Parts: sequence; C-alpha cells; structure tokens
Amino acid sequence: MARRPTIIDVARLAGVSKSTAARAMSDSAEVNDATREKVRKAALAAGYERNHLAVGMRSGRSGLFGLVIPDIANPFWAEVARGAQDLVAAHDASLLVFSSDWDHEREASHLRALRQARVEGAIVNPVSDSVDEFGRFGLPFVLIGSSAERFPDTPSIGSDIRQAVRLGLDHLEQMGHRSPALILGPKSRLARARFLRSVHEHCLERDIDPASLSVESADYTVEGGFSAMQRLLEQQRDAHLTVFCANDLMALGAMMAARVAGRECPRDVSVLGFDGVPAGAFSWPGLTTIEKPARELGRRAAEALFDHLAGRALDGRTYLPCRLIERGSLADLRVVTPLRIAGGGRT
Amino acid sequence: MARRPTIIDVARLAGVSKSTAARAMSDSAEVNDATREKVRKAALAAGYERNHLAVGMRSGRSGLFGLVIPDIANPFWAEVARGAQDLVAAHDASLLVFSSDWDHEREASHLRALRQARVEGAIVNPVSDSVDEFGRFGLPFVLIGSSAERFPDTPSIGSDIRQAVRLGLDHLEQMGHRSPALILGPKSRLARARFLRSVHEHCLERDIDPASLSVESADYTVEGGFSAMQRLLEQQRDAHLTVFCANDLMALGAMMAARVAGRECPRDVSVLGFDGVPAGAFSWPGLTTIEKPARELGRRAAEALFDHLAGRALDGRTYLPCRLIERGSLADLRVVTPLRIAGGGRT
DNA sequence: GGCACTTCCGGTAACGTTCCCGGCAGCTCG
DNA sequence: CGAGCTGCCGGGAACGTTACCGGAAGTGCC
Repeated sequence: MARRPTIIDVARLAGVSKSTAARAMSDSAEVNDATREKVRKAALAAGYERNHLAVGMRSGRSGLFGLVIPDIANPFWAEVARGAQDLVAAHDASLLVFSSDWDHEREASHLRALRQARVEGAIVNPVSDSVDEFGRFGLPFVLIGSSAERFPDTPSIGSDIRQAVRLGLDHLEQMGHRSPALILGPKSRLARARFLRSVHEHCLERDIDPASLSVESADYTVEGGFSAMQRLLEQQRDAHLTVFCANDLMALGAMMAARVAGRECPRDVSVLGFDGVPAGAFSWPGLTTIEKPARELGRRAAEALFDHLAGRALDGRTYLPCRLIERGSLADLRVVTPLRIAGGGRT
Repeated sequence: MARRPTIIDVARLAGVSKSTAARAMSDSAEVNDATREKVRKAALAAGYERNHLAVGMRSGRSGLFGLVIPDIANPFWAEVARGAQDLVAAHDASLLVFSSDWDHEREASHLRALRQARVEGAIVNPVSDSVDEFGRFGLPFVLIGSSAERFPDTPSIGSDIRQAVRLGLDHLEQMGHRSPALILGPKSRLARARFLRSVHEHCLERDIDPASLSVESADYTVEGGFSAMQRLLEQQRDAHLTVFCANDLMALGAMMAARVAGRECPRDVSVLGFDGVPAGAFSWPGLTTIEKPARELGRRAAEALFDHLAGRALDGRTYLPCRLIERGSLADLRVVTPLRIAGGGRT
C-alpha cells in the first residue's frame, strides 16, 4: 500500500505552496476562490485526507472527546452514550468511550488515557460521590449523573430526581396509593439521599408521616430488588402492597418476587419503577415507570461541553425533567373508593 | 493553567538529553537502569504524560481503534462494544465508537472520520450485505456479524448461526415440537438465508418437508414480531402453536401478540427466541432463547484485529458457538405423548 | 597497547500540519 | 507619483515525539 498523500502532495499537484493548500482545505478566507477550487480538485484526485493527528498536534485541537461511564453494556448508559455520540459526530469529532465498572482504579486509568490522547474535553460519570482527584483532572469536563452534586463549580447534567419523585408520588396518589413502600439504592449513594428527601417533602405537604413508610435498601440489581421485595412481602401479608423502586432493575426483581410469592401484579401488588429501561416494556404486566431522558442527557452533556470549550456561559447544573410511562404494573385503587362514596348514584 | 510538560522538560529536570528521556519512558533496552529510574522520577515530579498525538504522528501508531456498529443503544451491540472495549483498553489503546443506524451515508462518514483520526484498525459491522466501497477502505479491519460472508478474504467474526439453529431445533424436538413456525428477518438480509438453510438441513435429516413449515417475515423489531405472530395465530387457531423467531425482539413481540389474542404462553403457544437480550429474562414467562456470545464476539473481533496488525496468521472467518438459555416460554409436549404411547402403563 | 565490541547517550532529522511573517502585486487617495 | 492599504501567496518555524546515526566511554582479548 502506497504512502498516504499529504498536503504537500496536494500542493504540488495543484501547483501552489503547502500554505495555500492548507488554507484552501480549511476554508480560510485568505485564499482566492479559483485557487481553492483548484486545490480541492487536486485533493480529491490524490485521495487526500487530513491527518487529524498532525492537526491536533499543531493546533491543539485533536477532534477527540472522551466519555467515561460505568458500563456501556448497561442499557441506560448505552443510551446516554448514543446521545453524546450523536452530538459529537455532528461536530465532526470522535468520541472515545470507556467503561469504569464503578471501579476507581479503572476510572483513573481511563482518565489518564484520555489526557494522553489529548482529548479536547470529557463527559464523566464519577464512580464515587467523594472524589478528590478531579481537582487535578487537568481537562475541561462535564459531569453527568447525580453524583455531580459534589462538584458545584463544574458544569453538570442530571435528571431531575425531585421532579421525578413527585411525578411518581402524584401519580400514585391519583391511582389511590397513599403511602408506598420504598426500595432504594445503597445508603452510600448520593442519589438515594436526594430521592428520599423528595419523598419526605411530598409527604410533609400531605400530612403523611414519612416515618410510616417502609424502606428497604438494595444495590440497584434485579437480585437486590428481589430480596428487598421478599422482606416487604413478609411484613405486609394481606393488604395491597405498593412499592416505588429507585430503579427499573430492582422493580423488575420486585415483580418477580411477588410472582414467586403467589401475589399477582397488579391485583395484589403494585410496582412503580424509575429509569425507563427497554426491558420494562416486555415484562408482564408492563412496568409503569418514570423515564429518565437518557439520550437527551448524553446530548446535553456533549452540548454543555462544547459550550464550555467555546467559552460560552454555562448555567452550572442542569436538571432534565423525567416522564411518566404508564403500563400495567399499578393497580387502580380509585374504582372502588369513589363508587362507595357516590353511594351507587350511577347505575 | 500552565503548559503541559513535555519530554524536554523531563529531560532537563533529569539532566539528560531528550533522546535518553524518551528511551527511558518507552522501556527501551538501550538505557541504563539507574538513568531510567532517574527519568521516571523526573517525569512523575513534572507530572509528565506522553502526548499520544505526537507519538502517533512520528511512529505511525496512534493508539486509536475504531468500532462501527449499527446502534450502540441496542443491547446486543452495546455488549459487543463492551467486549471490544475491554480488549482494546487492555492493550493501552482507546476505542472510537460510532453508530451507523443502518445508514450507508453515515457509515461512510464514520469510516472517513476513522481514517482521518489515523486509527490503527477498525471493527466494522457493514450496514449492507452488498458493499463495494470496502475494497478501498484503506485500513486494516475486521468484520463482525453475518454480513461478513460477502468478504471472504478479510478476517471476520460472527456467531455460528448453523449451530445455533440446530441447537434450537434439537431442543424443540426434545420438548416434543416437531415443526415450528418461523418468524424471520427481511428477505434482503444474508442472515435470513443462513438461518433458513440451516433449518432446511435439519428438516431433511429428519424427513420433514421444509415446505410444510409456516414462515413469516418481519423486520427484527417488536412490532414486526407482533404482527407476524398475529398472522400465524390466524392460520392456526386451535392446535398448540410453536414459533422460532430469528431474534429476541420479534419473539417478545410474538409473545405479546399471543397474549392479546387470549392465548397463554406456554400453555397454548411456545416461543423460542434468538439473541439473548436481557429483556428476555424479565418477560413473563421468561423467554427461552439461544444466546449469541455478544461480548465474546467483541473481544474476539478486537483480538483478531490485533493479531492481524501484528502480522500473525488469521484463520479467516471465525464462528462462535451459541448457547441455549431455558426459561419458561416453551411448553413441554413430551409429558402427554409418551404417556399415550405407554398406554396407561404407569398409574 | 591497540583493536574490536558492547553499552549507553546526545544531536539532528524527520512526521504533517498550522501559524506567523514578509512580500508582491494592484488599488486608492491625497 | 509615492505612501498606504488590501488581497493573496510562499517560506519558514513550530508542535512533541521517535528514528537514526555517530561517538564516547568501558570491557575483553591478543
């Protein structure tokens, strides 16, 4: 295979200097239209393609961006990645994707790789809520996810957990569920605190004692949701049990636990999820859940990064609203109560 | 922010020439151990990090690799990406990920981006089975997926559809299902032909007329599987209906169609999927399916690429075996038949 | 002691691009 | 008509690294 043609080859072919050729290729105004056309033709004929390595080296702009997320194989993060990727590609740049697996070591190593590749900026979901190494990260970056709260002075994008929780609780209330049990994430995670705080706010407004709510902790996995639900089911054997889970995987696990316990959903048990993963659409009954705008999250993070780089003002933290997806995992407890109140007024 | 330290800064700090410093940093044998240590210390003190852009420019090895798949948000491809990523990261390199959305234009543009970034090689799932532009791709690459068959002279990795189909058919037979209906992908796709051919082989060996099998076509989506199943259900109203779907999404759609038609799975209807997406584990009943080794596919593709680059011999196309995952979507038709044959011999 | 050989190191030239500076026309204007 | 200005272009330096070459010590051997 022959050597890849360089700008010098193009210049020679077009009969101009390499400076002029470079100017022509980079849409500079300081070149005559006729000359530009001539160079373009020569470039096409030679099969010339700009060497981004050299460009990055000289100009400092590598055209590379980084994304560090916990796991690209996780549907939620894959969706985020897709959003970021789309926007980066629209800017004629490329995205380096890394999975940290919630591991500090790995995250550090990936960040190092990003720096060495001289990416122009990065989007990161920090594995821990309490990182200090980010101060000397040495790169423009945008945080994504709820742990971003620890870094108030760097731009960050997340979903609006407060709005989401209230959305779920309001919907639950409308359906006749007053005080759902909660299956939350591990105590160490910041997202859990935010979730719980929002629940409390909501309860206080409605004169419900937050302490009356059953709370179980799990680890965001299906198995965790399964056993948390088992504990809940034991506590409450007879009445209708409603649970609000902090993510869909645990909700799916909770539904499975109900099934093996012989409790039918939504007849005996109601489950509300949080995330909006595709799998929720295929469970039976379909999982009613609150969807985080994952792809939009990725897009906006990338946008924020570009804005940041361009020196445009940034409004710090941005929270994106979530959306309720009604499927079939919630019982409609209204149909009995209103009828009783109405006293058989209709039919 | 101060200028990033270069190898020259390190050399000055260590009191050696930049050549020596570079040698020390790149584990060259041509440097004294004591000197190497001295340079290492200086590098650490200066906070030096190799500039991969410059390295790539000079040495021709950018440390960058490309991955072009249809959609990173698709769980199957996300898993593939994860596998590739892990292996690339293990080689201290980075992976550029692109989604083509089954669009020629986009694919071409991504490949161009890859060339301009001077990636050392790429893993590609070509959007079309009939591409000609790949001849002048101008980069070392490995194909992934079944469409790779069109390019016999380039290394490729795929799942062993033949083995998978026979695995499914054998299992079906063991469970008492003789001639399942088929829901396949669009006629244009090569994978469909491969699937069908394997079914025929299997039938012929068992003296089943392949023409007796009902075949429906869909587009690999849930909706497609849903309506294909509806057609099948109309054809066959009474007897137990068994369908073998060419992917899990269609299988999930088929299960939903059965449910809305009032047919219970697995009592009235049996569904066998193909892919092994996570969602299949949460449906009810759980989807029995044949799992493609997605992550392994990605790993092996990356491995093949590295081998290829290192000039190691490559055995052309590699097919990875698939695995049966038994969940609950298949009726066990054995329990009745053997009893009848036995003629009430037991109880 | 001279010679070959090894070990280690320094200087210089690339790699392909962009940036800066200077120059040469042609034009305008006092 | 000369000064200044504008539009366009060429030449060279620089970006940070590695490849290559040559040379200075040190070692072993006759």
